[in-house]
Amino acid sequence: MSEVAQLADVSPSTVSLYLRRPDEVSSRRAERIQTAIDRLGYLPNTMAGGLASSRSNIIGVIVPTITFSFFAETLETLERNLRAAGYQLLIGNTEFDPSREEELIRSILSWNPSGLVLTGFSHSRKSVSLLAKSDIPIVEMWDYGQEGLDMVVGFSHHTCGRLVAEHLLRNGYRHMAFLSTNFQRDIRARERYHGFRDAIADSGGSVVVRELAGRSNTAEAGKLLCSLVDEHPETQAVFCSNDMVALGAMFECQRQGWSIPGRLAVVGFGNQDFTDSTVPPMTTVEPPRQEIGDHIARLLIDRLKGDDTATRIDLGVRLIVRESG
Amino acid sequence: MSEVAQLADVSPSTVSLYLRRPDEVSSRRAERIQTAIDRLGYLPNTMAGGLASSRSNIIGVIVPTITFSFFAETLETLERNLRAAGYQLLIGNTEFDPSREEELIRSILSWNPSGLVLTGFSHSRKSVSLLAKSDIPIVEMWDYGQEGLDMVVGFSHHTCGRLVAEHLLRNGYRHMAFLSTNFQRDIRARERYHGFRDAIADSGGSVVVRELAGRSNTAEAGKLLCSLVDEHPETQAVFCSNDMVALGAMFECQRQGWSIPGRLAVVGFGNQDFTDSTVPPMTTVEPPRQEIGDHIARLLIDRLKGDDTATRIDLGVRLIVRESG
DNA sequence: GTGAAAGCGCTAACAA
DNA sequence: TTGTTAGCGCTTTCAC
Repeated sequence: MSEVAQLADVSPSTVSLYLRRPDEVSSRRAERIQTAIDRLGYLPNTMAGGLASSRSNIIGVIVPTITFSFFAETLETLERNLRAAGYQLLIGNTEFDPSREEELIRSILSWNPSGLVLTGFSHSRKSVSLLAKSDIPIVEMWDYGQEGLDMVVGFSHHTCGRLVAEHLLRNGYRHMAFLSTNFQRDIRARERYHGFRDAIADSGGSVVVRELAGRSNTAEAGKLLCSLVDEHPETQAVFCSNDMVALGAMFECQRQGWSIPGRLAVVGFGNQDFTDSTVPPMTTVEPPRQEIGDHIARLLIDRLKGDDTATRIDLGVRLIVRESG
Repeated sequence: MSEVAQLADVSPSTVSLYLRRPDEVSSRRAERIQTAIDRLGYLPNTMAGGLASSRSNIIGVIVPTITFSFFAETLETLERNLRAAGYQLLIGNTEFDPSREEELIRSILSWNPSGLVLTGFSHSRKSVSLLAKSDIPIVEMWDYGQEGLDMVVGFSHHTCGRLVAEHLLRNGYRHMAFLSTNFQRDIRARERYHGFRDAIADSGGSVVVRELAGRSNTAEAGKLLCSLVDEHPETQAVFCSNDMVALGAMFECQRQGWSIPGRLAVVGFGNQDFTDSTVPPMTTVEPPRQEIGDHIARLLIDRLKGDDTATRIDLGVRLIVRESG
């Protein structure tokens, strides 16, 4: 920067001012400075700036995984909105490991971020105290229904499970199953199951639950479905923890010659792109993937401007009724 | 840090040394320092450290999109490996917009990163000169066959296209189609098409190409396939730019009652999880999604340790022959 | 093995 | 509007 200043024959602080608030510099010098910047190919040093101002344009985001298209879409939307306001995303993924979250929080906090976005409400005690003393805006996303540390943007997975159950019950199904990937570690999949189970219990139906060993492995979903139907031939409908699992279930039905939804109704979660072209089209639940990103960006930007905005937003889900269930 | 020093009754520089090379501090003081750190809940300030040492533990990565599971998997693998070596990923996505890449390079470079990973070989002139003068290790990934700025880890998309064509030709198919999402903007999809087309031309077959308007929209792939077969009823095989498009094509065949591969062979790209359970199982190409991440991490770590390592790695692809083509 | 001192490249008062 | 000055919180010599 001092080189730029020298070449433009102004002081370094004028250059700094020009970079941050160009209209407060006289147009004559502004022009000279810009020329010098171009000539030297000057790139500002963000760390020096951040240190001096003890602020950074970083927003940390912690998600379980970026390979689930849900989260990837939220991240892309969030990034697009936040970038427009001059912020950078620092993304961490826990791979569903709670101890990783603490480590990530620590590492992100050491960057002096302007804000932090977490997935869900479940954090270690240490994480919470770390966050408490940092006093930056925190958003917990992709869930709703608990108190929250600061702001919350998401939806109730319990309600989502109930919604699906009620839909199936209304259509006369009584014996159901929940087919899940990551059931032990994914607290939100478990919540959906709980809502599903509770609604079914209320009306005297039955539910069994099965967990896939790996990630959302479509082939394994098929095998699991087979053994499930073998043990519980009364099963009439399956609610899957995501659309990929549901796709695996549908393919298995096709291979077994089980009609959908005649022999077995299949419901997914995610409303991924492909769900409208399966045969038959898949009934699924649409979570507000992008809306979550949009709302978080808005909340964060407002808060960082000083506004004290609403802190809890329930975006709900939409049940997309097609033909599979 | 000075607070920690005071509480531990040592100098700040000893604390700094302890944090960076703990074994060079006497165990008595080390213990006192650690106690003080815990008591105060001290978190180092990464920006101050980075400024003082004029290094950072950041590795920038620029991908077209993180919502394609290919790239997401490479990112996760890369992150896992690099984290173990003490590096942080700063991820940017261009959304296939070349001008965004330049902007991202600028913004990442201003963080003084230790290295930078780009997708493909196509960069603006400005980007190249920006990178040239930064003298950090650069990796271009997910492609192979051109000179490259520094290191290259990927595979040849042209060869990939040839591979699929040769497989289909060997099985007696003559009239083919290429069904692509993002054909205009995704230079690598286009390269696969070129390889495909060249091999077919060599043996006197025919190819038509069709582009989906949106992202990899499965439903649209179905419609496009229909109009394609309508215009070119001689078409016997379709190579799709990714597995999702291929899935859409397969569903459309099912709806139309076209047998796969009898009436139409379908080949995907990606070997995504679901491809082994489609009906019939999908023939596809497996790109080295995770291997790319592994190799880049190793190259980068070696280079940053001072080793001057091999600079171009062709990981190739595997043709996964199943029943759809 | 430890500490004092200098400075990384900026920003933010403040004075001019 | 512009320049001067004093740090931001660390790391890195270099003496001790």
